[in-house]
Amino acid sequence: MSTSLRIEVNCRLYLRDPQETELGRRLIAESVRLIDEIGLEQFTFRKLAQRMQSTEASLYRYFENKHRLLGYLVSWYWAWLRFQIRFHTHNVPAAARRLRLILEILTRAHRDDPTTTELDEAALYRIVVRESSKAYLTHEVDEDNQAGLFREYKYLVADIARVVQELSPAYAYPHALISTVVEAAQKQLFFARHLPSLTDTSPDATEQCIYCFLEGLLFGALHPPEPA
Amino acid sequence: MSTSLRIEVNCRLYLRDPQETELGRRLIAESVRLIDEIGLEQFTFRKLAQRMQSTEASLYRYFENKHRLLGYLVSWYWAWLRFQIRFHTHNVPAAARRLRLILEILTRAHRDDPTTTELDEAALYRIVVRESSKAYLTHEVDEDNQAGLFREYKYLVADIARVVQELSPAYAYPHALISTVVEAAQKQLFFARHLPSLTDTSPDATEQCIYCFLEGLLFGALHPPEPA
DNA sequence: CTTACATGAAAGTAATACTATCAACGGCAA
DNA sequence: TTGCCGTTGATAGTATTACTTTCATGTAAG
Repeated sequence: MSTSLRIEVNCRLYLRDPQETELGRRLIAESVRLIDEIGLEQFTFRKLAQRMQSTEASLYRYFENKHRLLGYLVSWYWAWLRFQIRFHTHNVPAAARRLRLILEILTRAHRDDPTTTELDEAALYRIVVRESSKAYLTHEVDEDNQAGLFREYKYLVADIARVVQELSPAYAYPHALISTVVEAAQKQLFFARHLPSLTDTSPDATEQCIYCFLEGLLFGALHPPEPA
Repeated sequence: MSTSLRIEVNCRLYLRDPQETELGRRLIAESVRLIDEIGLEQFTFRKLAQRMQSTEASLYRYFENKHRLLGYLVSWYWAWLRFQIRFHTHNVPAAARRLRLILEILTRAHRDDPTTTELDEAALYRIVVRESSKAYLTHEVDEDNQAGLFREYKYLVADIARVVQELSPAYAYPHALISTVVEAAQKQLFFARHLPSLTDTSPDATEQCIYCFLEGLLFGALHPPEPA
């Protein structure tokens, strides 16, 4: 039935793999919609259970708490994005061209994609934009990091940073540059929607504006003005 | 007694101005320390009251909830930073030089400063780094924005963007560039401390590395390579 | 057939996020 | 001095959150 590719995330994010059961898959699909609707702070397993016609206890068998569920969702997204990037750039020889393709994917990653179904991609992307940084901006970062909960994000940054290194081997900050660009892609979209004075996008071409802004940022950093 | 400058923030952030009473000032000072220690999620007014030898009810007379308190603290920080920037750049004619000074302030803003006392600046800066984006990454952004709760941040970005515009009037994304740089200054510091594979800083010169990275980013964007 | 296991149902606990009431104190005004 | 106001403290109370526990039931696999 489901021919969609299987995205794997760190198993320490869940107690039981939600991909393996019908209830688990519904949990994921419905939680994406509910978190998108009411926000992470208002989201509870009780509300999710009610909406799914299931029970709190059942859901707690999949995830320790909602924070881990968030970690799962965003990790899943990073892994999916990484797959998208590999897929769309695997036979592009020029690093500069590959980098531009990646930037395009980063800035319009919320469009629905036929390979993965059952999931509201647009809602998931809104969750990534609004909530993903809360996965690591906690007092427990170091333990969570030790447990490998952020590795999908690290892999993504490392993959893209490698393209930067190929293009500009002398550039000293490839990881910082890419983590900045990835975060900015989300933040600028959020600002465009909610705090427009923090950005400079035209309302009817937000994504293109963000793309152009980030392209200038990225390639500007890699080809600096001659030190006079 | 207190000769320190008075930082004003949007009065809708609080129910009663905490600067005006002894209890209010203790509230601020102690909450900075406690949030820094245990993180925003674990922080409650009950714990703060216990630590201050006061009561929950008294503290709720100053702030509606801990989210507003966070908003107050980070707004205070942005206002303070803006003052620092004005103070240190007010008689520097060259926009490029002013921009570099601002970048320096942004990347070492957590050093203690003699003009403001009573407050643990280093702890406040750690709070800004870890928690500030949670002030606006909520489901209620739009209402909070309507109420003007983010105006200090907007003012700061607008101020710096004006310098960018002076330096490069043709550049199309001054606000996006500055909001990106301001956020990156914090994020890269957080990454350096907790998720070092997302950055490229040497452990003994983190701030300098971040400064150099951001300088390249900022001026690279403003002086793009000639379109061949 | 029975066993293992996933789920549902129900209840319970500790903590959180508040709100309400009232008494005590201190300052100031008549 | 008396009387009032406003701030704080003390106590209690409520609804919700974030879980955990126990047990019954249905179902799928051996």
